[in-house]
Amino acid sequence: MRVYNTLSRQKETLEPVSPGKVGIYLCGPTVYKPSHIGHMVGPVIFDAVKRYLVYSGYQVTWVVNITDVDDKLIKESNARGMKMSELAEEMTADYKNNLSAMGVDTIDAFPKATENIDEIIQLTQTLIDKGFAYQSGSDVYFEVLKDKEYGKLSRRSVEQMTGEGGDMAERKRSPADFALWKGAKTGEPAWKSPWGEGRPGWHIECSAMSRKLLGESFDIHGGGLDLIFPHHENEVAQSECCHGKPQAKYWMHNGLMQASSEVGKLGGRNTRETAVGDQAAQEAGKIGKSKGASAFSELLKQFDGETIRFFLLSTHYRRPIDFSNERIEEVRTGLETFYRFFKRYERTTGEDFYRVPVTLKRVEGDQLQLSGNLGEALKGHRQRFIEAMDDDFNTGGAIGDLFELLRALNKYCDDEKLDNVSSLKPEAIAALKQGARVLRELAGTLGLFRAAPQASTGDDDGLVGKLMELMIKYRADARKNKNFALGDAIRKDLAELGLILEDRPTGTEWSLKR
RNA sequence: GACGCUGAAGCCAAACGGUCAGGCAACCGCCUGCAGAGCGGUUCAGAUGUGGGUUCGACUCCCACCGGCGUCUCCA
Repeated sequence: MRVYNTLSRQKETLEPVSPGKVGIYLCGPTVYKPSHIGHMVGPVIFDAVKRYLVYSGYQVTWVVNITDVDDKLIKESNARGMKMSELAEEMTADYKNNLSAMGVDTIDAFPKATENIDEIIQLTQTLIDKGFAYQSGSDVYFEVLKDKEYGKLSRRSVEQMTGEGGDMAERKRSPADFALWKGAKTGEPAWKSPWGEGRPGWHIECSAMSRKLLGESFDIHGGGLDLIFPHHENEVAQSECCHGKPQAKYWMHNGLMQASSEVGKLGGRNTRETAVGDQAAQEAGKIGKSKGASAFSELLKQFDGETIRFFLLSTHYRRPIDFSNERIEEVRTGLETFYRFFKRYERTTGEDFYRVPVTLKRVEGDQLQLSGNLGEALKGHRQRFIEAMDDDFNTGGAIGDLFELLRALNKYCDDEKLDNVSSLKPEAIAALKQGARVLRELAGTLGLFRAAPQASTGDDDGLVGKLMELMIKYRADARKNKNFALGDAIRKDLAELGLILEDRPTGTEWSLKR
């Protein structure tokens, strides 16, 4: 299995610090505003990473921190006239709700900065004792020049960092130094420390909490590309100066979500046309920079979590993703082909696709007996899927393979005419079931197709369903009498209400247009 | 300026130096009373911005140039 390591800028073979176990630390949100789609990218990717590693036989511990003390939290909670802790609580709940809507439920711990102040103080003190940090007034700064390796992650030299040092420049020995501990001004949330009342700096909590939960050296550290500098650079400096050993073996950074200039993407307009006076193009850029990032909970009203997950995983994690509703809708169209197959599967086998047993371990899947034409095809698809995932978690390539697998299964149903005479073909049904099993095994590693998406039929208590049964019955009578005009009219009128009828050999099915 | 990313069909997009996955869209065919779905095919590649180089062989590696973009102490 190979992983791209930001540290070496290369793919490397995954060799955990302790064999068979993988510790993952992903930088989570600063909880001062509702999360936007950008906050979901990392969790979704690492959810798939964890599932795949577990599938591959590793014992995985995945930690996502919650930064609940910070200048932005202080500012926002003041603006809203509430306590910082209340704001943090509200936004943490929002974040976790969004995660669960996305099916991200493999995170083992959500440590909070404010619950680890002792560890933070201890780590800061050690850095002072070792001469890497100094007190200045009631602040403590990390002295960048003392760390020979500083800049190794972002590949910058200290000399290049010609910043002015921010508001606190005059208290620092060098403008590049950064705060480990900030003395409190009156009215700010504060904790007691050897340097007076204050609060942690931005980066120190990750050093403290990753050590506490995963150890001084762990395997994978993740986050958005935008965190490489300064956050991760500073974090790795603190941790490694403190412990004298590597903090994380592999640094994985995901590409950022970008707001797409939608007009420019539609209808093949030429670039000149879109460049002139196109506001959408002007606003294109990273989501969440400041404006334009609408709350993720709003997006969830338009698309269900699995659709967004599928969208996020359908491209490689290191590549930036253009976000637009059109793009998600396009992806959803493809996703629905899977859902249609699941219904077809139920019609032909009489079994719920979502109850097909999931093969949880790769080694078990390897032992599945697959024979016959379909079996051979399944083997091939399974192998290509695994190859893609083994190569730096290439979920985009893996999903491509899932589509091919899907087509093979549909074709098998067609060729064997399973829609009509499935009961007469037990061997073919058995083969199809194996196919479903492989599909579930593979998709499961991406966290896909674990449960049927919530049908948003509204609050009609099943009344629509009963009505539709009546409509279908009357329409069937009309068609039986060759009154196709009436039959077609019913179908057409229902379609205008967003109700789709599909005639099949086994009868007519209805569904809501999405 | 520094550190990076990127340029492939109408659009999105995967790819250890050797056969350019896959999806969306459109059209055609099979199937169907018709439609939808599914399947097959086409649009769909003078090989991937331009020009060089390395190589038996380059989307892939190197150089230059032309576009697009990100980060540089608020960021996932």
